Formats: sequence, structure tokens, C-alpha cells
Amino acid sequence: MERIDQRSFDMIITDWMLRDMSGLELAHYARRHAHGRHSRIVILTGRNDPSAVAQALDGGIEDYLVKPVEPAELVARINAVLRRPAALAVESVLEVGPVRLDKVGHKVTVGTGELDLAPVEFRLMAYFMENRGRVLARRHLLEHVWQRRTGIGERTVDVHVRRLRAALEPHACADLLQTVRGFGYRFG
Amino acid sequence: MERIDQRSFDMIITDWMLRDMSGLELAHYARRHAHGRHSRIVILTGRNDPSAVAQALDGGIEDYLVKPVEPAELVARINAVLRRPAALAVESVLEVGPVRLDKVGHKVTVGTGELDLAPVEFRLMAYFMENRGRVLARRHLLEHVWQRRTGIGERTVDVHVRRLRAALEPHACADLLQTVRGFGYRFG
DNA sequence: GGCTTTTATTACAAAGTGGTTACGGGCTCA
DNA sequence: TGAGCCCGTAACCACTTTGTAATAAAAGCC
Repeated sequence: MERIDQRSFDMIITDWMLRDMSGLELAHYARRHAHGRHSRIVILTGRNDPSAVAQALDGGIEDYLVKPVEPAELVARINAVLRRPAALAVESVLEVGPVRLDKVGHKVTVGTGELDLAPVEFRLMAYFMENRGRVLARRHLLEHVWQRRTGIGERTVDVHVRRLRAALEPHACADLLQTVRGFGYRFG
Repeated sequence: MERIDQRSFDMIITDWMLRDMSGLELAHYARRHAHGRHSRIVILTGRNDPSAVAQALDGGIEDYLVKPVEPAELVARINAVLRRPAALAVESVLEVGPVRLDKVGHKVTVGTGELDLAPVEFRLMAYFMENRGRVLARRHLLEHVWQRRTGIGERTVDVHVRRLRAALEPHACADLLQTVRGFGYRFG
């Protein structure tokens, strides 16, 4: 924990049972602290307990290996984890520029102000923030934000984007939600 | 494979040994095809072979599970994979000289400046960058950049090349897009 | 230097695309 | 049950995109 305070690590490999805390607690500590925020965490332990695996993975651990592990497999799994894009935030709070979206608290704030969004708008916003910088086609958004697959017109997306922009407008960040002509929309 | 051709999947779970191919081959097939490109692939098999694990993970497989797997662990691992940002996001950036083209973000930058390209121009640019240094015939470009096969005059390509050059001009790299008289165009 | 072929440039009209607004059905909640 | 909010649709408008055609320029070829 001292080391985590001092500098950042590409990867932290820890046992499940430590002297004073669990590996998961260590992981959460790392996630909360600036330097460890982007560390990828792997648990390597002798304890083969599915519920522990579930708990660890749901808690944002990158991988959970049960000893004995063949060195070849260990190396392969480490490489696989390192190859992946940097760890995704475990917290349910998404943040892009001045916009903060709390998925659990179901609340969106821009700077100090709060946004009042309808259900669909909220999910759309969350999806945009989860995929910032990426162009999302209308068809794609309909599939992922509107769960039901069947016939909703693509123009509907336009209208909801407009509503999002209208909500962002008073806070002067409507330009975060950009139109990419011929392809879709991009956030951030 | 037929299904992969037809639509996209969030995740593909497959055995290691299939009738006519390995799960890894199936994975590579999915990765190469448009619809499967963003699928996350998990191998679930009875074969506990560290070198197979290494091979699979190095080949871009998201996870490799050895049967028997506790349902709780399976679900946890599936969720963990789905929570991760879709792989291959990094691969989509093409770079030639000072020109950077981000296919996912649908953005083209030259040095610090950004290029504003229309849909056809963007696809044309991407195709040129994917085939840099290669002379591309007008007929060839019409077939690959304009997907519809039907009669578009070859002169049209000239016009779009001109538009690309006009976009590159202010950044002093219009000369990247060269004319090869009698054959077509070359980029880079 | 003429002549032909190939490419560059410009202008333009038709088709395409997105922004905006209004509206009505459906749902929720008091 | 009624008011009010959500949300999908449609219509209209403005603006872009894009293929073509016409003309200018350049590059070979003898």
C-alpha cells in the first residue's frame, strides 16, 4: 500500500489472503488511489472457490488464477491482461469533461448543476459516456440502448440526441455531442 | 460461421475442438469478418493444456476456461469479459506520415489540425491509407470504396481525389496523394 | 511543334442527411 | 381517473454530399 501511494504499477499480482486484509481489499485500495487507479490486478491463490472468483471478478479484478499454475499459462495470462486496454473504472461513476454520470445514483451533473433526464435519455447518455470518442451508428444505438430489437425508426435517435443537447445546452457543453455525418454520433 | 456472417454477437463461447476446425480458427474467422469483428470470444473446453491456453490468449481470445467450471464462476467470468471495453479498439488507427486516421472515432488529423471529410472521402482516405504505397486503379477503387457495383463513371474518382487533396492542401501534404498516369493513384 | 490521350478543375443539380418542431398515443402516479 | 410526462413518428426546412458534364491543363508521342 505504501508503494501504491508512491508510484503507479502496470500490474499488481497478489494472493487472496494477506496478513491483514484480502487481496480484494488491496485491489480496492489501489483503485481508489491516484497512482493505482490504472493498475491491472490479478489474484493468484491456492484457494479454489467459485464464489471468491465471482466476487473478485465482479469487483474489477482482471484475472483470478488458482495454484498450481503452469508458468506458460501464467505468462500467457499476464500478457493477455497487459494487452488489454487499460482497466475500466469499476465505480459506477462515469466522467467526461465536466459531465459526471452516476449509474447507481441515477444522477447526472455538469459542474455544479444537475441534469434532469428521462429514462431513455439517461441510458443514451450513459452509453455515450461509456464509449466516448467512438462514433456510434444509429442502428447500433438502437440495438444497445433500446433493448428491443424491433422496428424503431432511426430518426428517433436524432430526436433523443436533440433532447440530450437541449439538456446540455444551459451548461454550455452541447458541443460534446457531435454529429458525424453519414455515420452517427460521437461524445467527447 | 453462417451466423457470424449474418449478424454480430456480443460474445461467442466455443469449445476448443470442433468438428472441422479449432475454436481458435473460428475465433480468427470471426475477427476477420465485419459482423464478428467486435465479438468477444471465450473458449470453454475440457482440455487443460497450458500451451493451448497460451496460444489461445496470445491469439486474442478473451478467456480460456477448463471444464468442469462452476456455474457461478462461469457467469462471473462472462460478466467480467462483457464489462471490458471491446477489444481491437487500438487497431483501428491508421498512420501515414503526419496523417492519422481513426476508424472508430471517424476522425482524421494531420499534425494538430483536423480534417473534415464527407463519407465517401473518408472511406477513400481509409482505403488509401490501408494500401499505402500501392497504385490503385480507378476501377479498383470504385469496386472497393463505393460498395455498389453499378455504373459510376471513372472520372468521379478524379473528383474525389481532388477533394481529398483540397482537404490536405492547407496542411501541406497534398503531395502524399500522387497520380500515376495511365494506372491510377498512390498514397504515401 | 502539332496532335492525342489523360488528368485537373470548376460548376451544378439531384439526392441525401440531419435539425427542429409539433403532435398524439401510452404510461405513471397521485 | 385525470394530469402530466415520455417517447416514437412525421413533416418541413436547411444544408451537405456527390455524380456528372464541360472546360482547362498537362503529359506523352511522333
